[in-house]
Amino acid sequence: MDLNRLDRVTETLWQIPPSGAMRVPGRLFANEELLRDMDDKVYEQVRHVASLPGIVGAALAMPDAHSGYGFPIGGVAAFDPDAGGILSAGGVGFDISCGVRTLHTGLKTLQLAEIRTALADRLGQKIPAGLGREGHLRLNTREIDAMLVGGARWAIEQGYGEAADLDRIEEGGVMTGADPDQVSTLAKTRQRGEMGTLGSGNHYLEVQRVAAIDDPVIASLYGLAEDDILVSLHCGSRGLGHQIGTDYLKRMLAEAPGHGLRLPDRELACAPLASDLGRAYLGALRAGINCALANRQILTHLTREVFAEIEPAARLSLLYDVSHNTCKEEEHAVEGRRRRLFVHRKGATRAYGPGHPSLPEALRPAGQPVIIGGSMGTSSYILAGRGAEQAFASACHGAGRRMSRQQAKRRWTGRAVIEELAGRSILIRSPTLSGIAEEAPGAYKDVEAVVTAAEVNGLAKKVARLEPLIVIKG
DNA sequence: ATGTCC
Repeated sequence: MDLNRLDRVTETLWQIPPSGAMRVPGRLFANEELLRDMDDKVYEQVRHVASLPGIVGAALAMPDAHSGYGFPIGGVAAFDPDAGGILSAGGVGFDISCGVRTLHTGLKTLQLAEIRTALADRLGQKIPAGLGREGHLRLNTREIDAMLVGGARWAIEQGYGEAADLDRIEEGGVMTGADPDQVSTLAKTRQRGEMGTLGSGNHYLEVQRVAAIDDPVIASLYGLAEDDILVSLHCGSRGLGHQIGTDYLKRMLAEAPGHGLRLPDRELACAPLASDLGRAYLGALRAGINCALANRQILTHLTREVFAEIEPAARLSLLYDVSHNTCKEEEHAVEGRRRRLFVHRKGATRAYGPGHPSLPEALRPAGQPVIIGGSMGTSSYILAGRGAEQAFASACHGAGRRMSRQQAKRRWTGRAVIEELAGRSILIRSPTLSGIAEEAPGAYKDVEAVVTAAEVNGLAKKVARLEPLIVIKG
């Protein structure tokens, strides 16, 4: 990105002053090196988002931002329903409510040594992964609708997990306001066999060790200590979320002229919050959120079964489950006034600060766990949210791509990546090799630089750094 | 991200 077009506010905060159709400024949270390396398209996309009706404050890009469909991935934008604000399918992303759940195992690094290969093999067998891969259960129409309303609570009622899990899931495991009637039959049909599956792309299940503690006080509140073994699951709403995105993008594009919307880019198709289409998408989006929550819950159950088989001493309990592809109705202070806003976070994580009433009691003094998945073979981070209003209580979500999937495939082979990781004692289990090349660590930004930029800007605080030991990939 | 184009 050409830095000459930006105003430098601080070392790690840059501004795009409003011009043309922009209603608010654009703000990028990143250091100079991350910004120089960032796709020029991010600049254009932030400007486009800043021109949408009802946007409040600024259009934001997190330090891991890269170009996406319409909105950048790593983008945050808040809209006021009472000021003509909109909902955008491209502002949420196709993988509705994609997110990460991290579990404690109760095990330490030394206990893992002799079971590591068996654990990798068994997880690889039991966790369905890969494009179009179906899972262990098949739902009928009525069960799909119950799942879309009940989220993780539905999954627990079906026997996948424990009631205590709900406390550690965003929204208590159930997103209210879901409307299965606004989800197409095709979307539901695609999902019938895909519950409890990982999917492909950057989705994964990792067994990790806590390699370093950055904040001992918060780590202790989170129940984290050095050499603890954790499991992290990164996945979303599979075919259902993708189909909802496709369906509503088409409708939003068709109906935009009727709503008087002039779009700077057709990929920014959207609908006013105060419209039938806006309300329909909101109901479908919330159903998609429940699908992702139920999916991660079922995968948690499968993971528990594998650990129980191989190491009966293990006890898998949730640290937290948080999405990074979503739009949520939240209250935020804007220039000293509380306003009800719809915050789009696409490749960005909610990062509520200490004391936020929606956090479980045990975590409330520390702030919300913000789970940052690194690329395959590099570190992940647990951060603590700071509730920074300049970012509508948001932070980054991962390392963020620095290279397209096509570029990555030209540069690496899956086999070479697996061998390189094996050299560092990281075990990979995946049904495909081509997917591995696309996810080569070199195709991603430096996750350490990303989380540092988030921390310096006061969005979230580093708590623990995690290193992968076993990776199950789609 | 995605039965990578109904």
